[in-house]
Amino acid sequence: MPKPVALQLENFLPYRLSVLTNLISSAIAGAYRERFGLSIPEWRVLAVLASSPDLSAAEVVQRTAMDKVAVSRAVRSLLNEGRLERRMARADRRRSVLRLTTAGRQVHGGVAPFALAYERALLKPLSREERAALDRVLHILLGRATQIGPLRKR
Amino acid sequence: MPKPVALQLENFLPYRLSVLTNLISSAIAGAYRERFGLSIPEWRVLAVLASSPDLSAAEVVQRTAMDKVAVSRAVRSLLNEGRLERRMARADRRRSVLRLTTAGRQVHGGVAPFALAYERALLKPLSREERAALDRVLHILLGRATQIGPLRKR
DNA sequence: CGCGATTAGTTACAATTGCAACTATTATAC
DNA sequence: GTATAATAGTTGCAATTGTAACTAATCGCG
Repeated sequence: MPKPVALQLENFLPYRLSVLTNLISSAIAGAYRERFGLSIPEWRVLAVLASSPDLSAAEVVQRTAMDKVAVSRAVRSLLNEGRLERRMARADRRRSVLRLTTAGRQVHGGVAPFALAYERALLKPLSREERAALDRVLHILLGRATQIGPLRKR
Repeated sequence: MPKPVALQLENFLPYRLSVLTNLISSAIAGAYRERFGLSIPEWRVLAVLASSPDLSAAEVVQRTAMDKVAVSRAVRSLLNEGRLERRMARADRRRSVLRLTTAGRQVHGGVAPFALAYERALLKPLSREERAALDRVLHILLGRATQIGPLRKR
């Protein structure tokens, strides 16, 4: 007897992940925007550059898994707002060298505690073991999803 | 000595979830669109109505956590494509009663195996225990994120 | 060298989305 | 019973986003 294809949306992992992520992202995005006028892409660029200064836009793309257009736009507005400065690499004049300004570091310093507080609040009901499991599983799934890639034909 | 606010994007849960979800969603969305011309909202509406016929659009919204505009648009295109039929409730003529057509059930029957296969492929490297942990943790986080809601002021 | 291929980054445009305002209908309060 | 509020669903418009094409610079191999 062939197993009926029981697809229950509520149990379907991609769906559950999507709902959860949307909830979290919009909660956080609201806070960033309201308090600092930051979009999520801007916040991400700010965050990588805070811990790794002097990256090029392409390196930011690598580290954040963002689209390069998204990075380009985020960089432009951060520049406009004086939160970022850009120089061009001497050796390769295509390559930019991005660095937070003092204002940029201040914004990062202001946002980071909120980000971490949100994360802490989220993780609060989880035991130490559950957190470890989550960490491990996310790591595996990320690798796996990258590997599988766009669902192959047939 | 005050702990420095170490915010590493790579370890930040909301960020990791977002990257993972985007990877998964675009892989799946590509397959749905390519094979059946379905967008993700359309697929979701199809999926709930497959297991729970005769819902109103508002009930679909509740069950899927989708935006009501998204549902409205998905319903419209599914109607246009003849995959869905809509009647109005006798008692309350605002309320629609949605049901898959035969064509709709066929599409669902065609997509579901792919969806489940993707999920299986994704979960493959996880042990039974890890899957159980993931399930439990997602459930907790979902409740928690709902509860926390939009990051409250101050 | 020199010319095609690559890489960095931007721009233009189309598709998606999200919010707010709107219509239609039903429920509630007086 | 009428007016006010609430609910279902749609539509219009503006903002976001994604794709592809483009410019500029460097690389690589003859």
